Amino acid sequence: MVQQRLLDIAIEQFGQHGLEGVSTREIAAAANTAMSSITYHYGGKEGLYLAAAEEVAKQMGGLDQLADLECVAAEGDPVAARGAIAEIMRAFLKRLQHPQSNAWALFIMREQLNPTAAFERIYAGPMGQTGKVLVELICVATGGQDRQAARLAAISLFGQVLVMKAARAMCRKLLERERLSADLIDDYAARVVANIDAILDRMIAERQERQ
Amino acid sequence: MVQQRLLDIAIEQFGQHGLEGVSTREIAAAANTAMSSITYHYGGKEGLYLAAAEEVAKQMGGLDQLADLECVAAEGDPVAARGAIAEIMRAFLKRLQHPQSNAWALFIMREQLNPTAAFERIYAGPMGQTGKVLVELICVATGGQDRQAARLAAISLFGQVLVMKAARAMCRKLLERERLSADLIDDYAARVVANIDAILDRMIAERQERQ
DNA sequence: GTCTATAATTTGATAGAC
DNA sequence: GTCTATCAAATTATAGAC
Repeated sequence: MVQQRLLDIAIEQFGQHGLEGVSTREIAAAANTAMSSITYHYGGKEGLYLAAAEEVAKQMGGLDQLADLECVAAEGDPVAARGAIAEIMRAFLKRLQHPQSNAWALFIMREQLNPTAAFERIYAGPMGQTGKVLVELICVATGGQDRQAARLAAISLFGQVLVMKAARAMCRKLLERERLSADLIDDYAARVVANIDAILDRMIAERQERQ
Repeated sequence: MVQQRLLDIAIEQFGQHGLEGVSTREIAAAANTAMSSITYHYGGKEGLYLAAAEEVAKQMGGLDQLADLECVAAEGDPVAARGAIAEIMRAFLKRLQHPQSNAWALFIMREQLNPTAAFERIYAGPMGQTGKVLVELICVATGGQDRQAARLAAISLFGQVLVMKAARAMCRKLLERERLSADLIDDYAARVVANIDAILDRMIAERQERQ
């Protein structure tokens, strides 16, 4: 299918070089079709970019277990919620390791730094959903936390995973590794999970102090 | 000075749109000079880009207290080291808030995701230095940690600060704020500092368990 | 050193054959 | 639906006046 080929290449190319960094000719050539196909199927360069954003949101596909995790949050069991949080983070970290993720990670990062209409379409998908579930889970795990405090905590957790992608080049340098091996990522995941445990404990202690 | 004006605008423009997203004409026009000045002073577009990278490294300027913090690491006082870590993180978070930071944050992020020769020049500066000092401080604060473990921890700490810039659009959405006010950032800084405390305590406990 | 003028390419869009 | 041909605009680089 020409349309799908165009989309896949668009995500890769737009992610790597941004909207203005790639020519429609290059994308079309890489997809083995004529440039005018883009005009025909997507109305033009901009249309292809927005379509690529929606495809990214779809490909991210949320953490597959998202539905399950929402159930855990609803149940209100602190221990289960804590496990679910760790699971989300682990899954996210793993997903960021997948080579395919490079394409849309770059795409998303670009939109984060300089949002266009495309960001709305991405956030509307699993990305936004997962964030909200994470906040719920933190509330449950810490026993009825103030909503805004839970959000701030969620961000601090998310950052620990994000950094492996967003500051990848720096991580490689600091760890003195040419490539970030699966073993190394496992070690890091263990660190993050331990951190989460420590942070949640601290939040519970903070809450008890305030009473 | 035409050269300095060109550099400032280059950082801003290249950061926002990437190497291929800006024309030398635009940069020259914004700097109130002719496009050919770029060829004359920097040999071409690429030369200007590399020069901009070096200027970014210079402007980041490291955390001003870097020298002091190295002393703390050398002294080997765990409590002082812990305070120094918190101070670095606070300073970094504050720096990321400064509007001027937008220009080079975008520039760096772009290089992280897709490193070119420019990244080497940036990392060689205060960025790499600060990372190494942070690792040292963690070793001291936790009492002679295994080096690689300290590096992983340093990354997890750094991520908590980075996220406010790298996933800024998402943070705004999740926190339901149009703009991230100074108060909100202060709240977040408090969260991060508390997290650091909890994480370092946990690392010390882990170490004692292993013995 | 800074400018103008111009050359050589490249780009996004469109018209029209099939 | 997919292609070729072509356009008008924009881009980098360079030559040369001052």
